[in-house]
Amino acid sequence: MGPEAYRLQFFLENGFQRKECKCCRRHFWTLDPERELCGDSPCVPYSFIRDPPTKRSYSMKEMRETFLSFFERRGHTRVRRSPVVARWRSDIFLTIASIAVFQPHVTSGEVPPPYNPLTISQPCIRMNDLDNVGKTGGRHLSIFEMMAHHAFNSREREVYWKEDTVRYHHELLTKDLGIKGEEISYIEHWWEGGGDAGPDLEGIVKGIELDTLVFMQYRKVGKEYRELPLRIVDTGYGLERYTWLSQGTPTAFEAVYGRLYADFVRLSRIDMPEPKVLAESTRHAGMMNVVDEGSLRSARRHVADLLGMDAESLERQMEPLETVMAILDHTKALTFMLSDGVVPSNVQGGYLARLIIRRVKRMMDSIGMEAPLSELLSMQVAYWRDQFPDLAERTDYVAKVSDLEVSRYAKTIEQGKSLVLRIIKEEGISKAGTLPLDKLIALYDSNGLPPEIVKEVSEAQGVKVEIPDTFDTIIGERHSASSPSPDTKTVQKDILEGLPSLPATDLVYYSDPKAQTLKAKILYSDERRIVLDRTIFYPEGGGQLSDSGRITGEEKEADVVGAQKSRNIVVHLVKGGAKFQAGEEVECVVDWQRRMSLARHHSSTHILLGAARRVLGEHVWQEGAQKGVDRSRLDISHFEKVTPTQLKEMELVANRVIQECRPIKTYFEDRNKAEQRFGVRLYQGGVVYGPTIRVVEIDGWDVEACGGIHCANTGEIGLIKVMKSERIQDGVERMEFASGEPAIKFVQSEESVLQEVSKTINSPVERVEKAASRLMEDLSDSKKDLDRLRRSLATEICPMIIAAAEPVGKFKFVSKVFEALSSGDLLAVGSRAVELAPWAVALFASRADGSIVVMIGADAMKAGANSGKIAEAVTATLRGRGGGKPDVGQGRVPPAELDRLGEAVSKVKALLEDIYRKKAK
RNA sequence: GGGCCGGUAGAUUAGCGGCAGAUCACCUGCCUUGCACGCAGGGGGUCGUGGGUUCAAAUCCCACCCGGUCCA
Repeated sequence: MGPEAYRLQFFLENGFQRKECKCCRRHFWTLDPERELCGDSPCVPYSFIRDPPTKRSYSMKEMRETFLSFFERRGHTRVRRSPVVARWRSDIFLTIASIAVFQPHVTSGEVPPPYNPLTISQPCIRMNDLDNVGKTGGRHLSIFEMMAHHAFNSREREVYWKEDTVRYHHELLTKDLGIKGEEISYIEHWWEGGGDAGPDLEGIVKGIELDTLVFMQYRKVGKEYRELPLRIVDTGYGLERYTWLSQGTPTAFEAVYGRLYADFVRLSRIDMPEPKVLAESTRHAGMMNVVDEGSLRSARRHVADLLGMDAESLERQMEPLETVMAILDHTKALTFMLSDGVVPSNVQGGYLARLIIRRVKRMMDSIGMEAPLSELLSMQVAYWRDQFPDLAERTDYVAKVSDLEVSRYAKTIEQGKSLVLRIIKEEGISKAGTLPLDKLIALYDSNGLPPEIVKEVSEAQGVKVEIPDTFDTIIGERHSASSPSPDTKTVQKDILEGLPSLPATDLVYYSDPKAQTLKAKILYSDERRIVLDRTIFYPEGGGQLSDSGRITGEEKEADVVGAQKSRNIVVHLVKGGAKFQAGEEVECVVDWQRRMSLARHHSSTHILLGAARRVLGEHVWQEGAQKGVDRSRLDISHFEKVTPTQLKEMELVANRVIQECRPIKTYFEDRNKAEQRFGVRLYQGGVVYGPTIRVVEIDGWDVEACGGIHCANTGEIGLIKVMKSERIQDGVERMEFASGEPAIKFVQSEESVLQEVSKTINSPVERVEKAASRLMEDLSDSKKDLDRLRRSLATEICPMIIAAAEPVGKFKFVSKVFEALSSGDLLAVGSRAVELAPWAVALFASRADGSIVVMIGADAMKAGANSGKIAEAVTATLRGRGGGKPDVGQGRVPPAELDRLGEAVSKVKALLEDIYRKKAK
């Protein structure tokens, strides 16, 4: 893209000049004719420390309010923040930017934005720079607030674009914040992210990049840029950086965390670095652009030189404080994540929470910070609660879950440590030996044991461990190499493709939910799709399957197998139907039994979710749901395995709600009003767009924003039966249930299973449980009896058998065919026999099943006899198969062949004699 | 979503085609007036579940269930 993309009237009219930075060669716009450098670090150092350019100092709260009200005064509607956990996205787990709140549905144009233009201050979490947090004085944070104003421009409506965006920005900084225009640089930049792209300007003041003004305009397809249907003003103003700038504190942490910073330092009991050391270090920390081992080391060396000290003692002074800052940051991120209802888990978003918890715990250990993690989190809540009141609502949950996670981590580490000891013993690694790298990797990858801990444990045993610098890379490669991650994301074709422009469908299933038939007019029809002017067919959505039924015209008719909605138009998918004429009057009939069953299941889902919240706690969120005709499932978040007792309780409570016949109200409501009354709890099924939302309210029990079809009264459901529950992930429980008739059918089938069992074990249903456990006990007793009998049998008959032994060289050869023993019996007899006679070579067979067992005594084995070989020979002779080890051989032959055992016996004797002959040589 | 590891006595686990073992805990007895004491004996196992391969499966293969863990 050429420079014209950035040549704004605003710049030209206000005396800005376009320059090229002498240091980084980037182009930028400035009011200062003398300026030669872009003004960003590292081209220039931070110059706002102790010298803030704003007219006064702002707290986080004041800065946020200044920003939001500035844009409100300019026609933007203030939108409340979304959770930091992006439940509505399938491609990311965390809200990484303000625009993420509106992706993908709004940005793709599929759904209109709630307000246009709008302004928001959105807490965001990014995990990609975790290692840098604390080391760059606050430029890197895992959690930060992105203040933004967004405008969505379409062909139909132009809101505003580059000119107004930059003008607003400049006005905010100069008029409201009092920054001199000459201090502000606008660097030209090209932005690309998530497949979208466009030009952007970076706002820079006194060495720090404060914000990015992106003009999202293209979609990158291969190497080509295509125009997006919407041109989006996507701005991002860093609240923490603005606040820091206005306070001019040494690091952002003082500005952002205020007294909490001091509290954390006190709790950690670390020694603060000398003031001079601290000042120099933070000044240079800001200059570091990318932090890796090398640049950190060289920055440290540089500062150490300036102070006339060595790098190591500088490191010793600075590192504890940097760790405290990282802990401050990470615990804030955790507080937000957990309050938003994340359940720490081994997959997906929950894993990120677990990752941070373990990281924080390790950092706390490294500086000897002994306070429980949950205490740090409640300090964070106390500090932020006046700005984020919802944080305070979940304090119990946050404390409980973080304690639980910490103890889980401790357990993992404990188990890992003993595993290390076992490996050292097993591998026979002697003192001064080295633990192999593959073991180190396996311990981390499979057992979650950090290499530092392996090292600690091993070296206590005198075994060396070398941790390669590239350890993380090795782990990364192991994972990327093993799976090229097949892109299973099926690009769903738009159901409207190839259709002419049509008016929005009148949704009669909402206005008259009891309508089973409807007269409507055909607007469009082809072999598989029909669009009507109005419809009673509910389209698939919100986890509810679509209706089916039939559309009948004067002469033709078509089976409706499904319906889908896109951009306010319902498309009916039909089968076996001819094309209708546009304008033709048709009659619609909905399969009412199916519809009612779907409605029952959908309402049941809401009831069950309400029950889960009451039984398990307020942290329970819907993680997913699928409503079917015969059965449905509901996934809920919970930090422990749901017990059968809890499940029964939920079922009971849910059915009580049914018996109470509570009314289920559905209505459209202004989004803000609804949120005020019911809170974000509304969005269990994901984010719903638009200024008006449809509310489904089960009187006094559950309220959700939901587009589905529901019963009018809980009594219509009849019965909810939970059929099964499983933990589909750590932290997510899936409940499968049925409502109405399918529920009865399920109970009936369970009942008949029970009846069958009762018949089989010959015990009345009431006593089946006792009878079954009695049966198991009897079985166990019988086994013991059998074993005793075997041993006694063996003891009784063995002396006789031995007595009948036939000497072959030094060996005492015995063979015997039993009538009705099992191979297990033969083994018992055999083992007793060889105990008695160390020179015995015993060959036993059973006529019952043709089992052959060969066993030999200890001396016989020393002499070179081999049971396995003998068993092979015997079974081969008798047309069976077998083999074994030197001490025991087994096999099986057709029982009739045992009549020829004599042949086998002579072969065995020959074998034994052979051994002697060889030995003699 | 993908990868890896594991499931054997109450606990920790060995065995990895051929008689299911060890340690701790438990019970009984002896020794010893009790602070991980010693000795002798004993009880305790659907080897996660279900299929398959095999003369033979705790062991190999497949599916499922349960737990742990890493990556996105």
